[in-house]
Amino acid sequence: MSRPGKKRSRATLPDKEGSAAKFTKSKTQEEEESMIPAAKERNSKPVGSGTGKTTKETCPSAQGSKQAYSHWLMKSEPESRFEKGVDVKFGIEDLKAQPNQTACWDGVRNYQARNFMRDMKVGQEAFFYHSNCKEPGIAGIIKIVKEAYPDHTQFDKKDPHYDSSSTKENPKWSMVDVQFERMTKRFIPLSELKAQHQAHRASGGPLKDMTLFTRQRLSVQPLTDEEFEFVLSLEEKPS
DNA sequence: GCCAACGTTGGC
DNA sequence: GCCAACGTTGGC
Repeated sequence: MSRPGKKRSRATLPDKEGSAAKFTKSKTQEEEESMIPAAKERNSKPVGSGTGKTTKETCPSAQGSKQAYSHWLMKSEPESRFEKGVDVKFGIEDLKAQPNQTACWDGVRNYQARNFMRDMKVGQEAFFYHSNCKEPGIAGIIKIVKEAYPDHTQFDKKDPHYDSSSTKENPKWSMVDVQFERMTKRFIPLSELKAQHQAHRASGGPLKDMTLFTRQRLSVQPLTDEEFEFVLSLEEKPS
């Protein structure tokens, strides 16, 4: 999925136009596209710690303010893989090597994942998850340093994620900028998260509804505060 | 490399 | 609007 940007010649540095977070949205189309009916089954505990909040859930269709999440998990591939001739490898070490240890998270081409990126706020933290590799799992923590703005790779014909259906006037895809914060104290493998998830399904523990398992293919996903804290607590355990 | 899960597309 | 075919994700 995403190929967080490496190459940006200019986009790299945090931008220039302030927070361009939302381009004009013409109401009619735009966020909508979540087309995934189930978007809300995780009813239980959201909470946003941060701010906002409000709105309880369920607003029928239109937009609805959903619950505010404040923690995320973002997947990226740490091993080389070529897509249309371009290596999409981008592990946490690649992020650390960027100027200012910051990169734009480009290449996301799934509406639900995109919409979650549009909900991200500066300062929020996310787990950097290594996918499609020898040892999948959580490698570190990153933070959002720039809110959603148009993903330039959608307009680049040579980019593996070029989208001929998108226009500059009404860009379809967004990205955020993220900065390396730290490695987790130890690598937290998927196998361990899965074992916890399974145990919690039986016991009602904090990972019982973790999106990593309930929507396995989603590359950008929210975590409740409780999920985030629990995963962090695993750092302290001897593996 | 296999293949299950699941999102997207397009015919009707 | 339904749904089968198809394509992609990503663990194993």
